[in-house]
Amino acid sequence: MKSIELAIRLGWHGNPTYSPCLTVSFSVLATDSASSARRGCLVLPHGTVDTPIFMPVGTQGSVKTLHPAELVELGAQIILGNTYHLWLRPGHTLIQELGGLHEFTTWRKPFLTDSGGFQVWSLAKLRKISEDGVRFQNHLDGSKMLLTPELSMEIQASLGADIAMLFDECPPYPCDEAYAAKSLALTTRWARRCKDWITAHEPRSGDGRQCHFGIVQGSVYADLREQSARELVALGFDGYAIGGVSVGEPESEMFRAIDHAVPFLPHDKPRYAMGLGTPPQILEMIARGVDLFDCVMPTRVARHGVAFTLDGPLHIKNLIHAKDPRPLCSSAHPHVAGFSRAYLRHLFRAGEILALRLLSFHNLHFYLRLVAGARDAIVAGTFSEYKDSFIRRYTRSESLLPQCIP
RNA sequence: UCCGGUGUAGCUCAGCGGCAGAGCGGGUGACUGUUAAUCACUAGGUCGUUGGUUCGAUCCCAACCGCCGGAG
Repeated sequence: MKSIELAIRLGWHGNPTYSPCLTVSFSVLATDSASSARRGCLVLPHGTVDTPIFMPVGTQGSVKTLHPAELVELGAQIILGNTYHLWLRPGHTLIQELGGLHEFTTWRKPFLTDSGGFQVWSLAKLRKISEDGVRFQNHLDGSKMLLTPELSMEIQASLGADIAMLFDECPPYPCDEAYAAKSLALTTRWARRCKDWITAHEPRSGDGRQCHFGIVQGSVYADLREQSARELVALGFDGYAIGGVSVGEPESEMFRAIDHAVPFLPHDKPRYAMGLGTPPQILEMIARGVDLFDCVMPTRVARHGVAFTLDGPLHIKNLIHAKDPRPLCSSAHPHVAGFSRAYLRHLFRAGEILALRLLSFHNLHFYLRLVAGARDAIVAGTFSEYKDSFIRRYTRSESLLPQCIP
């Protein structure tokens, strides 16, 4: 128990400055007896991450509307950046010249960079997939560019992210089994090329090195998910992600995709569900043994006027809040708790930037408290109760006063 | 007072002798490895008033009322 406490303390305080002495590692500190949930500790070059954790999305090197110091205050331990977007603008070599992503952005805790694989899906109208890689029409100026597994690895290495994702193809939904199999085969060949690049360009092992996570694909097909997981594990990576989820499939399919991959992933490596999810989904995924999450939902819906509460999402722009003097929630972060719902609604209707900032701050606070609560519950042996009571209240349609996580 | 212009959705304005329109604003919803302070849906009308012409008038005509400009 002492080592758990020590690790938790380490994790909570993180590691504010770069320390190349940290040895990259992942430890499972506690497991839940009633589910596959685990409480872990991921040590990365720029700090320690307590898992399960939610990673705010900062595509362009910025978590939209928020200052890095605010992210620290919220308890964020690791954030995302995106290879495709940073490659196009301002360019990875420029970022490298200016000291890497951490120096460039002043976010000095861990960074995870997505490989650009997701843009193969999300920018489908602007791209063409081949064996070599993906030809994109640059959405900024229309010029044609080729992103390959090797280039993605190279870009992520020069950005200096703590965790680099492998370059994959994220198949669309729906997707027939033949295409899913063909897509998976390509993703696996790309994974081998990424591994070759890593072996050739990263002679260092151990301290301060960049981590690499493979990405399980296979759409909704159980055998393909299993195959994908086994092939990636055979290649050997620092962690494993489950990709190709939340691309339009029903939620039940999404959970099945996770269930069909997790059993084939090593217990002693971190697992990452890419692009997920809603608050209840996060807890369901933790119960299934997932350690890392990222999602644009808290920040995007915040900018669109939705605040997360224990009683479900609250649309702050709605007329019902026009004269409501109450705060968003009884235990919101002090930066937000002082504002009435009426004022927040006013800010949105007036188009004030503060509105977007306050709700982004609040929603990330909600997500980070949600996973912090899960971590504590796993250690305390009360995770199932924590999950069930949260979901019961969150999804109850006739809710009374929205409250934050106590 | 005279002359001219103009009255259409909450606002700014299209329109046309034959089913009343847009943008914004209002209301509601969506958003899941961010091309997204975005997108979708929806509710609002005695077309200033009263007459006339016409099979039919928001539209053409007249008077009146309001507003804007010019002259005096």
